[in-house]
Amino acid sequence: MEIAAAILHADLDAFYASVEQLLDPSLRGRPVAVGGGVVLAASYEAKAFGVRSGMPGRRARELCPELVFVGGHFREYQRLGDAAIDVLRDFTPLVERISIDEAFADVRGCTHLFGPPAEIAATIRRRVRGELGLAISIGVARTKHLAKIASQVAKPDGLVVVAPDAELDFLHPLPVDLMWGVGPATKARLAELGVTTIGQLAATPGWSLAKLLGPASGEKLAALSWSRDPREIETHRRAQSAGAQSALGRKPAQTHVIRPTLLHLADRICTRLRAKSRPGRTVTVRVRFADLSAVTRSVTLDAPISATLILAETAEALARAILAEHPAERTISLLAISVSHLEEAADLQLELPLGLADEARRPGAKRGIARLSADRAVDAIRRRFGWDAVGYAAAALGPARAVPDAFRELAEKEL
DNA sequence: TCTGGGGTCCTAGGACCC
DNA sequence: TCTGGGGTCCTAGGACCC
Repeated sequence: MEIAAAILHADLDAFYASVEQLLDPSLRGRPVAVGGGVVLAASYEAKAFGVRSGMPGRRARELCPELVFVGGHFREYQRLGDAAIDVLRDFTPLVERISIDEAFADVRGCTHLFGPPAEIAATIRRRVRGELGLAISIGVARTKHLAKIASQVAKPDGLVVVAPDAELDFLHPLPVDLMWGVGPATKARLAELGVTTIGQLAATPGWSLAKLLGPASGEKLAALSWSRDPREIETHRRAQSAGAQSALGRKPAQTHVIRPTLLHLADRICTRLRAKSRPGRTVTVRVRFADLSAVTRSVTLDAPISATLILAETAEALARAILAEHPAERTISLLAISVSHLEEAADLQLELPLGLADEARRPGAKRGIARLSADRAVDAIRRRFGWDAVGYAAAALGPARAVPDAFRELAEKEL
């Protein structure tokens, strides 16, 4: 039996910027960037000038003097992104959401209701355009990898269907960096072997790729280049970690900078962990210095934590250890905390009790119950009166946090 | 030009156990 | 005492994705 091309990859075009052009018709056809100090998203008109997300606003204005900066309607992004994904869900429950503006769908089981996959894709595009006013590109193929590449080829505002008997003809002429997992570094290493297309990659011996990229990565890449992709749609993926970071510009590596910053990051992370009852055992801290080089240090605790002050103290100890090992570095440009090894807490108080003599691995754990209770009180007040009603003085961080919290939340994965 | 913030996965070495 | 092998966990770093 023929295996159908029935995996869809749907991707909203230049999503944030397109929403801004939807909300304000005077922006249509003009180069638009969401953000200010840093570009969070750019319209196609802006991308044509070389404007990219993550770019400093000053640089973007140099490249494109006409560029219009808008602050961003983050609630609208969430609403419209959800609405677009819901259109997919009208056809099948087998939807795997990748981010706010992108999802896979498996329509194998619903063609008897809605017609062939290509027709379903066309209907989805028409509905998203008609009901939401947004362009969404879709790739249709037998595998996730191929569907994803097809949607990239389809952009902007297009539909590309890859028939099962035409997969390699479609795939092999394309540049390697269109493949999932091939970024700038891998692209450069492959270029040293003379490999620039997916077809050339497919023709490269497996041992050669394994030597270049490691056994697992080499094997995966080889399989994908021959369109062997075993991945199924996963409708409910849970997060493996939760983190937060803050770029600081250039700040002295001193307690009055480090402590309030780490406390704020810990507050953001632990609020999420407690809300979903997912405490974590491993704490990783990253310190980036003025030259943008970065060092990480982590510790795995005997029991999972979700109390803000315990995370903050653990993180501070790790940050101090990093700085002690790099005494020449007096200036830092970023601090980050990540919590992994997330567990499913039935509910409360896994912060306790402290084992016999392992205080060193459980900094502050003796005060765990009291702290978790205080946190839960703060959580409750915030639920009623808002985030800023109570908590650990974020004002101490100073005025200019580069990225609004509303924007950060859009990127948070469901715990 | 001196680059934001949320994540995932892989690698390699060492510790430790059987 | 010396030797080999497999498995798991931890840590640090890196590449990649949106």
